[in-house]
Amino acid sequence: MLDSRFVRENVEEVRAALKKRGYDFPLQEFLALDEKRIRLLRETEELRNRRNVVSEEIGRKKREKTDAAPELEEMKGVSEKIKSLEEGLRAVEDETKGLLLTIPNIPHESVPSGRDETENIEVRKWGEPGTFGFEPLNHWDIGERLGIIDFDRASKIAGARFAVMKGAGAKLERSLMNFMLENNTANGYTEIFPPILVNRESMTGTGQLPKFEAELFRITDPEFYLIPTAEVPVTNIHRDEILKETDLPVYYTAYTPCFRREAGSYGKDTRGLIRQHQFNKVEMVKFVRPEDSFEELEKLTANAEEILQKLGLPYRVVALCSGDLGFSSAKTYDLEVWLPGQNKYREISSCSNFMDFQARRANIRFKREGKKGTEFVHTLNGSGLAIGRTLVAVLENYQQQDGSVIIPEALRPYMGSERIA
RNA sequence: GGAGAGGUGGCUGAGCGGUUGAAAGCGACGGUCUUGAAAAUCGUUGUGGGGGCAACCCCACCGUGAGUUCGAAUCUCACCCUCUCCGCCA
Repeated sequence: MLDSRFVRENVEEVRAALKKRGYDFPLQEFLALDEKRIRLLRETEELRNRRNVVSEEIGRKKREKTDAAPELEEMKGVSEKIKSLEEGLRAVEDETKGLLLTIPNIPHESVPSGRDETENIEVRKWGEPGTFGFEPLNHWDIGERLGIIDFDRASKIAGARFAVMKGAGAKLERSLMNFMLENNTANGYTEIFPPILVNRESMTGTGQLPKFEAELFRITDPEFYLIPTAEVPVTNIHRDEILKETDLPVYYTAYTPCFRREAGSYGKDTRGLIRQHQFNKVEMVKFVRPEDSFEELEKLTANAEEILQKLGLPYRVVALCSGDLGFSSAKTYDLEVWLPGQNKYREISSCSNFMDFQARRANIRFKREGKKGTEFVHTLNGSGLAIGRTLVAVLENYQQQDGSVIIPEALRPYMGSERIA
């Protein structure tokens, strides 16, 4: 959420910045609401002040046994008047907040301008796509051939966009999860295992709601949302809290299943593990001081890259352009891993700095040593990494001509074997 | 699911419907004392919003929302959450 005062005082800059995203800021609507809000607020406060003053006067007269009839007469109906003013005020405030909640974050100045993903900028590349003496297979062919991924049974059990992992496939999934968590905790992240059903407030705090309801699984009675990423519960750990400056930075890492409707992606990645309704992911989340957040984004991205490097998977880092930026993000790097089966780089991690956008929504603040008042923290998060897609990358990059798959060095202690055959 | 208890400031914990934004204690910060520290002692110590060049003034907030009242932390109702016991259960 943007700061309404900041928006009010910098309308043109805000509009220009959001235009870079292709977002048309409803300037007139906002300013009209804001003006109305201030007017109602002053009127309400004035009347409340009158009520307080006179009520106190009545109290004193009653104690002194003097006649308070004139004051009581004056106060007749004042409460009603205040009530209706308050109602109007709240309606305007709700409307303003509702509007602000649907406005995306302002892209950071370092974000390249662009319309869509075709205008993202490659920042760096690591590793060389391997050469095969044969036509490399898709991971679903590898997986089915090895009997470690079963899509047919999954569709019987649940439906499309689900998978059953079996034997070495299931173990590989678990090995990746453990490997990633241990790598992240070694980098100073505290391990978290959060709820994966959350309430509306949490979804609003990180920005999924109110705008992206259609992308979420929801259960009713009682109402809960299934998390689309661990970012949601983990960031909301500190919702409505004031942290001490000395607590910062806070680093968390969490493994969770993630659930996404994938509405509107019919026909995209229909085969294989790339796009599932349920997938596993290890996430990293940071709470930092505002002046540190961009340096922290670089470190966060490096932490995610480290995992790919240790697995020996070729990848590239892409800076998302303004038009491709997620709703809540001020700046995002995507990590794209090389997939020989598809002969292209595919997203495997997304590392973002949200600055104070989520912190304002979720009311996560901190207090500086010896300074009055509070400030919003900056929040960041990044996948470290999407486990299913990493498994895909391992299968495709380490496949052998004989159909077997070599286990990367770093995973062998977890797998207890060198090869899936 | 059944029965009961409770939700007040960073924490503990008071609070006859009328200077209670809220006693007291702890903690924290500052001063005095001390070679230094401790102890002692004095003082300060919530958040958000509106106004003012400023000193400062005003409004709101005692789980949430309604209600009663000139006036609610205090009374009424609903809801939420936490805890205890019973039942059920991975």
